[in-house]
Amino acid sequence: MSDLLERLRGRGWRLTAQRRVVAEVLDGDHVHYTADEVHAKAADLLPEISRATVYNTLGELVSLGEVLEVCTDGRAKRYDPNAHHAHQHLVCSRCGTIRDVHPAGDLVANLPAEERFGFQVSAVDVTFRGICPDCAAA
Amino acid sequence: MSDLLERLRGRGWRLTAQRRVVAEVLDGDHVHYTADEVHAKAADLLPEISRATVYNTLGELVSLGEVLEVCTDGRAKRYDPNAHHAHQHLVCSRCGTIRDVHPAGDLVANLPAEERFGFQVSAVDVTFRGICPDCAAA
DNA sequence: ATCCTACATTGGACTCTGTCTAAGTCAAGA
DNA sequence: TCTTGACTTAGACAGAGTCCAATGTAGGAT
Repeated sequence: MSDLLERLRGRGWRLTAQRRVVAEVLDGDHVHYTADEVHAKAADLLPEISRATVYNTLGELVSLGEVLEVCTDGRAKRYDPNAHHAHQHLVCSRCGTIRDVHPAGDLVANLPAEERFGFQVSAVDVTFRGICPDCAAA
Repeated sequence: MSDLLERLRGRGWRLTAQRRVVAEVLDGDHVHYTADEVHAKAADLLPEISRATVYNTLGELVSLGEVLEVCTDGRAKRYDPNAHHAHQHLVCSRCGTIRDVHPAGDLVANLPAEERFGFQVSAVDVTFRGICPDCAAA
């Protein structure tokens, strides 16, 4: 993630403390924070950061293809920094925990031509749902 | 859909004009209205119906497994009355049109055991994305 | 047929997410 | 170091959804 900032600077991004902090919060695997969670964690590092800036920065990272938006439950969107490795999501129906997963095969190919209604199909989002080990034990 | 009301009455549902109207609005194939769209259409048939009742009724239909909630874009949830026929969704990235589709094969089986993190996986939601014929032509 | 009462409905206030704007601030090139 | 346009800020606003107290009514009991 540290070279993310360099990459973005190469694309004309002005490098501010706020953007640095947001990028830092999003670093890691299986990270899927909501915008407000990102804001809370960013504010631990940079107390004056505003909600608007977090939303702006997340939106820019999404436009630039560095971060994915995921929406697994109809509530707040979550931001997934793992955009450069194609993956899908596995969600616990009870506690909402999200894991990145890698299904086998070509998922788009699962949709037969006669089920495409003339669409040019270019992507597929998959959400596997189940109960995580912690919730199953409880 | 007409026997839906009878089925629900058998489960102790009180049959009110409001619930009848909501069920009527949701009748049909490839129906994926937002709660506010359901409210608008219901209000054409029963002008006094309130938003709260529409939300309550939709929530009950979802709990009873008669209607599915689908969330394809992080905006308003949509309600899909086709809950008794397993299916997935194909969404136009430009105009948002949604079609019900039926992918081939067992989609849950695409997730290898070593990618399940100990979850008991029970369901999978798939959203195919692409450009619909109308948007491609325009 | 009417009465009762628990269940349903209503409108409005409220919460949560997210967007917008006008004014102030600052990164980085000159 | 100066300048300037891009960035940040606080707060107002908007959209989606929930909650609540007051009112209405479906349908079983009489």
